[in-house]
Amino acid sequence: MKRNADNPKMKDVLREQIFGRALLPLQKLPSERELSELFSTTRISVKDALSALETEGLIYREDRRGWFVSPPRVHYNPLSRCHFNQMINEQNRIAETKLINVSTIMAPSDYAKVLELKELTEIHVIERLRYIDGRVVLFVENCLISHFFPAIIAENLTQSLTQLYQDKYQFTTSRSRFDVIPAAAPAHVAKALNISAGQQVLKICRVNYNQQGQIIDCEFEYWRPDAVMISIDSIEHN
Amino acid sequence: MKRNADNPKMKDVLREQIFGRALLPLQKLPSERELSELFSTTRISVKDALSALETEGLIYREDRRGWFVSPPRVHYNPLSRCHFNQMINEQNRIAETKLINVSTIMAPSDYAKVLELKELTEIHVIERLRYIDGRVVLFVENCLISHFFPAIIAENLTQSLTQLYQDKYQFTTSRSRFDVIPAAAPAHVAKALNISAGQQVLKICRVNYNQQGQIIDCEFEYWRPDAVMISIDSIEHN
DNA sequence: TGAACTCACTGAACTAGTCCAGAGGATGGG
DNA sequence: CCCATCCTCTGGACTAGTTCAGTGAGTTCA
Repeated sequence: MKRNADNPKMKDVLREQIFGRALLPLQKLPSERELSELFSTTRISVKDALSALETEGLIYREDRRGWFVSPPRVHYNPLSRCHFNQMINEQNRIAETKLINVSTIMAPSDYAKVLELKELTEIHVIERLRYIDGRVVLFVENCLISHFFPAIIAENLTQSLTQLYQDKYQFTTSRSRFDVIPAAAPAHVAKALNISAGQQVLKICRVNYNQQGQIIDCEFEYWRPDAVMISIDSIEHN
Repeated sequence: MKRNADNPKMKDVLREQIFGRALLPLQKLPSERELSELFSTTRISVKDALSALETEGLIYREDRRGWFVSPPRVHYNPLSRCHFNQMINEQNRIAETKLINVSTIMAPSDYAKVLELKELTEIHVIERLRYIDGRVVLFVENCLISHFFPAIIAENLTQSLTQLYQDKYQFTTSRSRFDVIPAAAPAHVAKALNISAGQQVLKICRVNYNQQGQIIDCEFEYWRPDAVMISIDSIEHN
């Protein structure tokens, strides 16, 4: 590895600066062009090095804005139907939620399949964006089977849905099922998360059951892959 | 997106061929050079397109051998301390395990921390490779606290360790704790998995407890990200 | 027969540029 | 004071090549 001599150095230097906190979370790195001059190499090599650090979860990019240092990952347990904001607060981080879109539609076949519905059943689709410490990290799509949730549209959908399920409909989740899949961001998700289409995300598909064992809703989560760590302890589910 | 006109086409064509089963799992794609001629573009663009499909989990690369179509993902539940081979067989796939290395060392500080040990405690480190349908998909490193497992080194370590724990030491796992982290492959893992260093993998760190609630071992798994899907159902843990 | 060697082919890593499109700050007119 | 417009900076996407190093099949030779 002779010709490599420069570039690993660049990766190593940046890595060191990040671990040594010379570069702080959320801080912007110099532009690709500047880096290529600093390390006297081409932009393509710089890009490769930055992508590698991105894969390690040390830095992230925002489309046409630049590269930034990733804050530490949050721990997330998809089994505990917990309140997002509370969970994040417990980790001494600041959470926000923005409602993007709410629509009521006939379940398309892929959703119908997940929810085990006959087609032509009405569902509410709620799209929300979640922020941690001011950074977009999560795009969530909730699909609620309409007849379980009359008049939910009128509610404040920025709060915890779990809370709403309990307070307004007396639903407690008796069972959750979920899949975690390393995937590529679909276009609309990429746009919302401020990443480029096709970039890697961690996709979580969850199906929730009420106390009668009926499926009441499902959820598709798309996480920035450097922002999260799935963390599960079997002792909690007894 | 004018100039993009060719390349998405290339991605789309390949995607279509894969979904349409014109290209079958494990089948080799044409070389990057051939593809760049076929689609009259440069190798860098071809590489970008292939990387994008790789992120989607549709294809994978083997270092200096070529690009191949990914077989379907297997479902994996890290909570059920199940036998790897059995789990894979239940999904109508063929599993193999190869022992790479066994060593007995003083726990280095990072391992000691995970295992909640004082330093200078002896551990066995067992490194194994797992194959599905003949393809390497998983690198596993098991760290056993030595004094719990006298003479385990002499056993056949290609079989299920869970089984061995039960049969030889009467350990049943009372509790498991694990983290799932999208990460970059460390060099030795990359080499074993036949991927290039720094490529993306799904890392799973698990800690196991015996029926007395003592930590007996931990495990570091590195999965090829296109090969697996974490799949958990809360109803199974009651 | 089998081990060592050769060599074409593969992706990996690189150089040196161009052009495009979105983000966002500065500017200036109403 | 507000809003539109411009202009600069960013990463994204590309062209057109070169060199390097591991893979693996085929060949040679003891």
